[in-house]
This record gives sequence, C-alpha cells and structure tokens, in this order.
Amino acid sequence: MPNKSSAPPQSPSENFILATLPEMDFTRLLPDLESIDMPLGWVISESGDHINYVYFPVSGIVSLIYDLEDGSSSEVALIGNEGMVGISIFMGGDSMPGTMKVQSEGSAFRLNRKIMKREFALNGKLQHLALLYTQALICQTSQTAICNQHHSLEQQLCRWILMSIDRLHEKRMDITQELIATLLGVWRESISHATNKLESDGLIACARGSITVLNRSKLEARACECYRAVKDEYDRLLPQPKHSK
Amino acid sequence: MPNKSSAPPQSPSENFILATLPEMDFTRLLPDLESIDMPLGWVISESGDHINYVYFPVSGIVSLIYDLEDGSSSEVALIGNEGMVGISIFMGGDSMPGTMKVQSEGSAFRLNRKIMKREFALNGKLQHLALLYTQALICQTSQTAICNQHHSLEQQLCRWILMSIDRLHEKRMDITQELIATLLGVWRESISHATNKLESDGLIACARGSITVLNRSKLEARACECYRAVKDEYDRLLPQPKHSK
DNA sequence: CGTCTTTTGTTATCCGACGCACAGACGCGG
DNA sequence: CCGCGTCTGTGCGTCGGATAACAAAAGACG
Repeated sequence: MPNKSSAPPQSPSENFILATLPEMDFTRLLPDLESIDMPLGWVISESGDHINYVYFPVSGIVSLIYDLEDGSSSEVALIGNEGMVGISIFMGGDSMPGTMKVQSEGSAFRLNRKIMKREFALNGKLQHLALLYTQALICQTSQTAICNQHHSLEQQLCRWILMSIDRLHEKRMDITQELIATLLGVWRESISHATNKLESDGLIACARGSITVLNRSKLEARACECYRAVKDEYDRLLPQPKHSK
Repeated sequence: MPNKSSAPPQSPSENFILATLPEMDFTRLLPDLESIDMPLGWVISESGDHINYVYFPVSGIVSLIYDLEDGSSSEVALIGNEGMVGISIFMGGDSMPGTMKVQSEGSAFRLNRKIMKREFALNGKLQHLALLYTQALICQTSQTAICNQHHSLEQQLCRWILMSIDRLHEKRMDITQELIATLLGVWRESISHATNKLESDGLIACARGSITVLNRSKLEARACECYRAVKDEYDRLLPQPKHSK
C-alpha cells in the first residue's frame, strides 16, 4: 500500500517489532497493516480514550504525555520505530491515562484492535515482543521518574535530545524550545538558557525551531546516567532485528 | 499451610489478584502457593537479578526502588496486597532494573517461575489479571514521574502517606523519616520540616519511627492530584474481588 | 539510673529553577 | 522590503529544597 505522504514509501519492516516477527507471522499480518501518516502535533489518543488500533511507527516520534489539572505536563516516554502505541489493547485496560501525541512527524502502520487481540492470544512471537516492549516501557517511565527527582535540567535536556535523535536516526531535529519545555515540564526560558550553554560549548547548534547535534559523545558525557540505563535495557530486551526487508 | 510468623495465619485470597481468580484456577494453584514472610528491609530482588518466583503479598508493602550511581534513590512504585512482585517472569525479560525491597513487613504467597509461566500461557484469568495489574503499574510509575517534576515535597509526602496506609489498611505506619526521605529521594531534614507542618495542622501524629493519620480527608486535600489519579486508575483496572475466603 | 545509639528538630547558607518583563531576531506574507 | 507574528535571548527578584553543622529527645540496655 503506497504511503500517502510525499516521503518515500516505507515498509512495515522498518518497525523493529514487526521486523523481528518470523516470516510466517509477518506475512499473515501484512494485509491487515494499514499505512498511516503521523503529522506533527497529531493526538493519537487522549487520556481515557478507547483506542481502536495498535500503531507501529516506522518513522517519527510519539510522546506519551501526562497532564496535570493546572495545565502543566510532562513526557513520561518516547516511542519511535523500536516500539508501538496502544498497549492497553492487549494489556486489557482498553484505555489508559496520558496523551499519545506526535512530537516529530513520521508514519506508522496500524493494526485493528480485534486483529491485534486475536494475534496476541496465539501466544506467539508477537505476544512475546509486545510484552517485552511493554517491560522496556516500564523501565523508561521509571527512569524518567527518578531522573525528574534528582537530575538537573541540563542533564535531562541532554538525555532527551539523545533519546530523540536515536529515534529519528538523524543528527537534526525540528522542534521549538517551547515544545521541549512542555515535554520536559520545565520553563521555556530555562531551556533557552541550557541550549545556549550547550551551543557555546559546541555540543549542539541551534536555529529557529531546530537543534542539530554536533558532538554526540560530549553530549552523552553531559547527560545523566538515565540515558545509558534506559538504552541498555532497551538493547537487552529488544535486540535489533536481523533481517530488514 | 500455616504462616511461620507470630501473626495470625493468612489466606492466599487476601491477595486481590489471587482472590479474583475463578474458583477452579484458584484451587489448581493452591498447592503450589508457598507462604513466605517478608521482614522489614528484605531485598526480594536487585537490579538485573534473575527472579525465580512471583510474589503475591497478602500484607505489608514492597517498594520498587531505582538507584543512581551517586547512591541516591527513588521509589517509583508501591506494591501491596492488590498486586504482585516479579512481573518480568511473564513479561519475558527475566529480570528488570530496580530493587524490590520490603518497606513494611508482612507476608506473601509465592509461585515458582515455571508454574507461573505455564499458567500465564493458558490465556486464562491469571494472564488477564497479571496484565491488567502491569498496566496499573505503568500508570503508577508514570504519575510518579510527573509528580516528581511538578509537585512540592509536601504534596508528594501526603500522596505517599495515603498510598501507604491504603496498602497497610491501617491508620498507623511504622517508618522512620530517614527511610521516607530515601524512598521519596529527598533530604531527611526536608521530611522533618514537612511532617512538623502536617502535625501542627493536626493531619498526622508523629512519634519515633511511626506516623499516624488523624485526618484523612484533610490529608487528601493537601496531597497532589496524583494520589487520586493513580487510585482511580487502579480501581478501574482492578475491581475489588467479590469473594474473600 | 545513667550511658549510648538512634531518631528527630533547628538554623543558616547556597543554588537551581520559577516567574515575570522585556528586547531582539528570524521568517513569512503582503 | 515592510510589518507582524513566532521564536529565542536576557536580566533580576523570589522561592523551594539541598547542604551542612548541631542540638535535643526518645528508647535501648546494662
């Protein structure tokens, strides 16, 4: 099925979970996988929404955001083409708190709720991968919790930039400092302050609405251990797929 | 099977997950459920440990704690008789980051890893409940993340006290301010400051190594919305068992 | 009862981030 | 190329909580 966007068409196997499926499972699911664009800012689901699809991103980033009554918010997890959106479908809760919002445009393949539940019930590889990914997600949210408690804004920012470019597979990301501040749950001016320091130290280059990483290793050194901890656990639980179609 | 402690013997059905199982499933599991004491401070598993049992607490509280390289730490989830410890067994990761530590003594029933995996693979009620509980756990860690970012120490303390007495099913808890500080990832002196304010306002009574809640509703009003948010989601996902043996 | 350890309370200082009020800078549309 | 909206940079007062150094009180134990 051709992708509707102007970008080159993408294959479902560019999503790690789908790519890790055995040939037989993958082929069986293929006709049910529907290609869909994920434009910037699209809210895939809001707190408590009964979600009808599981989304497997092949590009772009989806943020899991929790909101507070006073209007402030924080991102608790980043989801790229290593994962999936809509775990409540197979976890059984049907819905979950938090907003799933496209933080960086891209595209995904989605699977109808009914088909996902049917596949999950087969006790096969998809069930296994979905649960492993969910465990990785728990690790990410937990580490976010302790990071928010103990680490400085600059450390958190470095961590967040690294996690983002990992999922974008590029050095450059298009995002305003305003949005970064919302996602990290901090003040916009504080982000401005931090990016300036990082820029003057030559780690990143900032432009209007974009950040480019110039020195990845220095950025890692400046980030807190949380980046490494989560990445290591993701690598342990979800090894890179061997075949990419 | 008699409980080894001096406390009155407890039934597996005092754990909500076990109690919610259909009679048939419960009866089948019964001979494999091993009673075990959970003394204060016992580390059930440490980061990366290959865990051999799933624990179903019937009393007491187990904390999921994340540690940092500098020795500081934060609790990211509280587990009482509404839940279970050792989800990595059925989630597939075998181990997970974080320490499972008994924060308030009690007892549990545990199930061998092999038996748990076998039961889980039956696609029955235990699988359903285990996954629902895991989703609730994700909610708790996520809310902890945003709470750590936005709310004051006093609000967090109120939330934590409420979550603890909910799981203890008592007004009084035996714990030092030192330990509370470790769990919340803050300074001991700050806890002292906060408890004094709450005590002088008549919400709690403090003694050496214990806190008693005097006015629950006022405490709820003083806590952040996170307490209510998590409790509501737990109630939604895990309704109280109808029968208790 | 007096000593010793553990737990809790007090005070002062310091630092990071908030909160506000701007000023400047870029880029798009007319 | 001009105007205006969006995005970013700067400065400063304020505040909560970290940090440190100590004092006091409550049990534990001989």
